[in-house]
Amino acid sequence: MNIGVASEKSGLPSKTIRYYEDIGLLRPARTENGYRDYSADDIHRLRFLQRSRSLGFSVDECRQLLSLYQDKDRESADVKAIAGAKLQEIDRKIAELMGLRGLLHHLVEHCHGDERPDCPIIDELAGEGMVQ
Amino acid sequence: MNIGVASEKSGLPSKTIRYYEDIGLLRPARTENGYRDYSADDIHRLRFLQRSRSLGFSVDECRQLLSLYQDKDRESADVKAIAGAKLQEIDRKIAELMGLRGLLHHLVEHCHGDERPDCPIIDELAGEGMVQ
DNA sequence: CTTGACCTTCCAGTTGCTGGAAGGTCTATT
DNA sequence: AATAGACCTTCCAGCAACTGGAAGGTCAAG
Repeated sequence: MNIGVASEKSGLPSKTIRYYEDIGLLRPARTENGYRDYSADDIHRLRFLQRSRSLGFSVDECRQLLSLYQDKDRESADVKAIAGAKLQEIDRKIAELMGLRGLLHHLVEHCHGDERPDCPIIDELAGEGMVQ
Repeated sequence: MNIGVASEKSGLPSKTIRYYEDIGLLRPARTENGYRDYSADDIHRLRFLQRSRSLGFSVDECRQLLSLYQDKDRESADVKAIAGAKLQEIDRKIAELMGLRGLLHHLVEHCHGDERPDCPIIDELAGEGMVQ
């Protein structure tokens, strides 16, 4: 499968896919003419990368997540530890997104401008509510 | 409030806070000695930025979100349209995080290595389930 | 009045892409 | 068979969003 198709299927620009190869995130086969040739498994990795990057994980974190996804020996303690940490991080991100969602929703639905500075919901969501 | 305290309260490095000022995301007061002086409202903005950046929004998107948060005239149609689009985006991100969470959880809890290639849940989550 | 922890600006480097040039390959049509 | 257009290749430069470090000013404590 050529890079154009891989791009379409993964939602990542071809440029980005080549870049991910440069930094060692995947290693597609090559056809005789030198074109990259992506397998179904490569597409899975690319989709995985697309998702985790768009959710605010760094490339290095994605590398970790990807290795979890691909690791054949998922029983080892350190792999489980990494996965556990990532799960916590994901839960935190979900909670923060819900907070952000609530804030935005409230702004649109219930606040009409000038009352903002004193709105208790905004204070809670944008303010000290989640300080460590 | 000095930048160090602002950094602690917002969860952003001082460097990043100065950078956000450079690109016009906030404009803290200055004390006589030239030090930046952050108000409680500045801290709110910084926390808001910290959250939305960590959730995968670009700085420009954060600028939009911030302007929604600060807009005194939230009744206007275009502001509502932007907010609506952002809400959809947030919902999509939440759904993707849940998917990622399920995938990771499943990997840790139920898969023990070699069965991976055929695991139906992984196929669903990492695979075609969410194409476009 | 000096030490250490702050703060300032400025400039250079890193990460993660992104665009463009220069050129090869493939498929279809003339 | 040739030529057009849409692919693909590598390489190099630039942008976005920080991040680190130098050089120097400020401030509170001992």
